[in-house]
Amino acid sequence: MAAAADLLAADADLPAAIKSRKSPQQLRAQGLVEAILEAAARILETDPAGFTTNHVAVLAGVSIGSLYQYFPNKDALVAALITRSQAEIVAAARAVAADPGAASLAGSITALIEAGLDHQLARPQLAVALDNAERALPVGAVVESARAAIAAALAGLLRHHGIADAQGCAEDLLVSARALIDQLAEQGISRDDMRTRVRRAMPAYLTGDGASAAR
Amino acid sequence: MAAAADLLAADADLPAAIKSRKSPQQLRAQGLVEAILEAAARILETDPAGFTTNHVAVLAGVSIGSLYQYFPNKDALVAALITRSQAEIVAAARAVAADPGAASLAGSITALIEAGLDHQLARPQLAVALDNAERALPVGAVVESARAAIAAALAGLLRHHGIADAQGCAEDLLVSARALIDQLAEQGISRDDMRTRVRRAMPAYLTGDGASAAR
Amino acid sequence: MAAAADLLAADADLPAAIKSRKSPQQLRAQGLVEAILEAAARILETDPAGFTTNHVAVLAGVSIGSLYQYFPNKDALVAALITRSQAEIVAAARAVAADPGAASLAGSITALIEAGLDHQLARPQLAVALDNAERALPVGAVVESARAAIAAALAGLLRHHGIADAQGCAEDLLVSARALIDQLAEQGISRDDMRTRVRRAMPAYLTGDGASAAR
Amino acid sequence: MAAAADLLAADADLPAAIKSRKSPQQLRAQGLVEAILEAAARILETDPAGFTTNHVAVLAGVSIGSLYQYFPNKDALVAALITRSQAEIVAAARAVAADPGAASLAGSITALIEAGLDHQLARPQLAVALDNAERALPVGAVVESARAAIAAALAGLLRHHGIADAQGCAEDLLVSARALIDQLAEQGISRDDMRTRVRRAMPAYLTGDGASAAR
DNA sequence: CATGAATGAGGATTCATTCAT
DNA sequence: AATGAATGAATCCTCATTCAT
Repeated sequence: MAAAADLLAADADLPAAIKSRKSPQQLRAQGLVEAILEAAARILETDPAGFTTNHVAVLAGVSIGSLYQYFPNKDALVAALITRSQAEIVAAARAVAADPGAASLAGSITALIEAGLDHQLARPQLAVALDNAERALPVGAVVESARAAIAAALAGLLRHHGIADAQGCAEDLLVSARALIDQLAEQGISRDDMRTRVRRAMPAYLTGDGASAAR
Repeated sequence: MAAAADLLAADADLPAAIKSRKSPQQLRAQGLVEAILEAAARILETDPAGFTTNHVAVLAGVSIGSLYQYFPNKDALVAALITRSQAEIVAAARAVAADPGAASLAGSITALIEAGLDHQLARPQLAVALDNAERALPVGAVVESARAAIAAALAGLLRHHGIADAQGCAEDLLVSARALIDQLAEQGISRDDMRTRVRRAMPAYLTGDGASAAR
Repeated sequence: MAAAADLLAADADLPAAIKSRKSPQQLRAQGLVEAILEAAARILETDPAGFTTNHVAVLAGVSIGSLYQYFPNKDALVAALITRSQAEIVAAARAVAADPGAASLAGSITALIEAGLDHQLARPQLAVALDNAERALPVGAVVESARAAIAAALAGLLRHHGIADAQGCAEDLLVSARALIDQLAEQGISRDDMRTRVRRAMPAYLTGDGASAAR
Repeated sequence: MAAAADLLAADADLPAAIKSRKSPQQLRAQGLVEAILEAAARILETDPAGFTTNHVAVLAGVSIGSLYQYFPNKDALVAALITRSQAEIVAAARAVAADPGAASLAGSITALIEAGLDHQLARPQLAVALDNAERALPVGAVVESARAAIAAALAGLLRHHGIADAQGCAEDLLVSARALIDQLAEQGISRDDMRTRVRRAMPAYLTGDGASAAR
């Protein structure tokens, strides 16, 4: 539901060198940017070695010149993709945390895990590719701000359920969950297995498995 | 203790296209190969973008021609590094599993985790870089055979301690532990934190935390 | 009179690996291709050892990138030159065969020989160089189709003059004439000597020397 | 019957830059040179693109260092091959010319043509390759002296049979015959066809076809 | 003399980026 | 704004040749 312009808002955190050139204001240009990013994503997940600016432009049905009108260089393309991806995750996390219908903490945690799996498995190859790229690009600020946003959402949840040190605990959980999801996804594990392992890795008092663990 | 030649033994599993050209037989040549690999490693961890065959050769104090005498192409260089890294991990795992002095399972598991941490933290940037490279290179056989070797060692351990389905359980543990170590290391977590989290992610009956978990 | 685009038509017979990349559609690009081919030709005839893509580009006053925009690789350059050369010969042969003013067969044959000499002597060194290249490149189809076209033209001529087995005879003549012209040119024989020898190799009833031969 | 040393005698005509380094005096060394040349020939005819000094050395079962002991550079290798080939042709021509059993001129001419065909067809691919190389190497003196030797032998024959201007006529014949043989061979013409065509290119009074021609 | 490891200049090709139209 | 032809620095890799052993 979020438009391209919105998703690119976090873009503000990027260093000038790879920040997208201008928020495309005309509708047509928005579609253009969208097309370029989608082409880039598609190539990244199908043929990373063929990820060239020209190739992206062709697949996007756009001239290479136009591509450079909106992205100052190749890295900016990937940075935008990362930004977009992070924005999606944040949005999903916030949606779960804000859900008033979730009575139990375990239920909310489960929903968060599902959201994480959803995102990772929606375009697994792309997720991996962007993950790699994150290390080579100066996108630390974007990634960090996304992480912080999710941690905040999660902390709010924990606090609401009376967990002590909600903030620290939230950060803690995030790391572990993310690690497992990323890695397991790369190994082609089934979604069910992934869910099982991720839940097992969470402290018992969170997932509501306490009972069975104590049995 | 293992000489270069030994570490490169797993090389046999590589596709011909990226297999190293000849096991250097003379001492001098061994030093040469060693120097090349070390230079490659160094560049990979300090300036991945500058990872050029010419650059590697210069840093190794070797002519570009010599480099190509031992490695048929750039990828073979990375593949050799991966092979070497995997061999080291396998060696470490076997050493732990073979240690007769380890009375308790928890102790052995702990030792294994420490070995994993040791390896990952010895050259964290390199570990990450090689991890990325693994996805792009046809080194599946090498990685798989290393994984199998470690799983076998671990399974032996579990069986020895009367755990049912030792093999399946071993494979299971490996995935989780590896995922966490890889990911956490990338995030600059402290070693102590890493250890804590990894242990927490293991089933209670393995780490000896069963009692506290059930408390 | 034939434009570059026309001469390159036979290009269609080339294997994809060495087919020129795109028929330049804009006038400017046509000049570019023309310049590249001419530079290639010039180098081939003056300093075959210096026949380098970079060298060609420089001599053509074109960037190396532009060269590769139109030719996928070095061989394609030579293949294009061969194609062009063959097209010229075919055109010349057809022109002679179609000439309504040629009353006698002997006259037409003479004209064909002259055309052959013209072509070979126009740029003798280039002709030789291309001849060599033909053997190393997969241009068989192009060369063969050119040969067939010339043979057909010649056969039409013979048939028109009531010669039996015109087709077979045409193919026959072509072989010897071509052999002599190619080889003699390489040996720096004078044009007059070449003409004499080529004519001598033709059956008397064709060249109109019947009388003298029978004398 | 001619030993390697003899065949290489004409080598004296070569420019210093590509003259073979020393007439190998020891028997062992002679075999070495022989092996190298044969290896070079073999590669030239089977895989011209793979004609590298290292490849030649390997195929010859000789170290690259040894190769350079006898040949100052790559070109010298080819030059030696050309020299050898020319020497063989000269020897064959002389043998025919000196044959006391040949009563008729036509018979001798026929024998010479056969000798030419023999040589060209013995190793056709090699002949072509050397032919190409001749143009790029400073072997003019060698080739010329071989040509002169053959012409002299042929002139002697003609003179002996009372032909006027034997020398001029000999040179004349040689040009055409060689041209046809070289070129036709390249085109995969059958030996019989080649013979027919070559004979047709000779003046009738030489080949003894006079009668039929005048018929 | 023989060896073959080592050298490094040179060459083909790619691809991010610019800019005239 | 859009186009895409043009650019050329940068990269991988080969191979003729040398020289220490």
